Amino acid sequence: MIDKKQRCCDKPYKSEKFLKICLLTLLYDKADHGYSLIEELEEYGFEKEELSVSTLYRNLRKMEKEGLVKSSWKKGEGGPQKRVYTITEKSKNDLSEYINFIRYRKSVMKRLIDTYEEKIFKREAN
Amino acid sequence: MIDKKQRCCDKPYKSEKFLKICLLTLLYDKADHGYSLIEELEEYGFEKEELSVSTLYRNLRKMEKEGLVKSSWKKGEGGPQKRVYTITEKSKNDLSEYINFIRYRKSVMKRLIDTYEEKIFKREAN
DNA sequence: TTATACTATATGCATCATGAATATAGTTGA
DNA sequence: TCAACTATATTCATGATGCATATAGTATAA
Repeated sequence: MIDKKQRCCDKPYKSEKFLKICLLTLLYDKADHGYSLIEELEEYGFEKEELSVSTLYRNLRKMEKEGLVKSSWKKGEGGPQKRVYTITEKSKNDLSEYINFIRYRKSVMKRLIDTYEEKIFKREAN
Repeated sequence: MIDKKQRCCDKPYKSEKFLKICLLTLLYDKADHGYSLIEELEEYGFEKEELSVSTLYRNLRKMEKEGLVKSSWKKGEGGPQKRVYTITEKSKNDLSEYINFIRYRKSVMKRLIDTYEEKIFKREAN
């Protein structure tokens, strides 16, 4: 049984939690900065309309406060400075549990889809 | 391509949207009242710690305002009155699109899990 | 009969997260 | 010099949440 109270964000249904796990996965094998992460997040459904830049930057700062990531400034190559984030050893170890939580959430979605399809099937049988 | 701006709740990442789709699916083939829905929601990960009663009741009232469901009072059988909710024809028709949205969200979660597993594999290969 | 527990719904309040807008600032090209 | 792009952060209003509380009917045990 998966412990749904696993840390990262207390409330598993908050969009915030999914965003954090996406960010930790992206940062798992490389350091990166906010503006670049915005583009990479699109692959996980965070298009411009779904995620505002302010929310992303705020969540990154919060994740650092919580000890999930660390940051340092990097001189801009033809542009302003970048705050580059690195995953901490702790999150790197905890990430497998966070991913288990995503597996659980995915299975719940499957259950909902299956229930819907059964109901449609029964309706059409009449 | 699935229209992610499909109605029910504007912000697809809000937990609220998933709750609403669960409720519409539960109400698809039967009328039901709030207190009973609380138990049925547990199957979709909404345990007591994940969903407060106030949030559920408030969301149901809001869904009625939005025309997703209708309600009527039913005399209590050994207890107080129950507000019984019924799905509207409109939501019944729209539900297949809402479920498509859940399919999309599920596929995004699969993508995240796959990415994580690839990264773990590469790490272990070194 | 009084108190407690359970069912059932609703609301006030403080808190928290969000988006939009704005501020700041460095660089590049017209 | 002005606009456009990169990059981060903050203010402000709004909106959703949980907790606590209110209300109310029924059942049951002390």
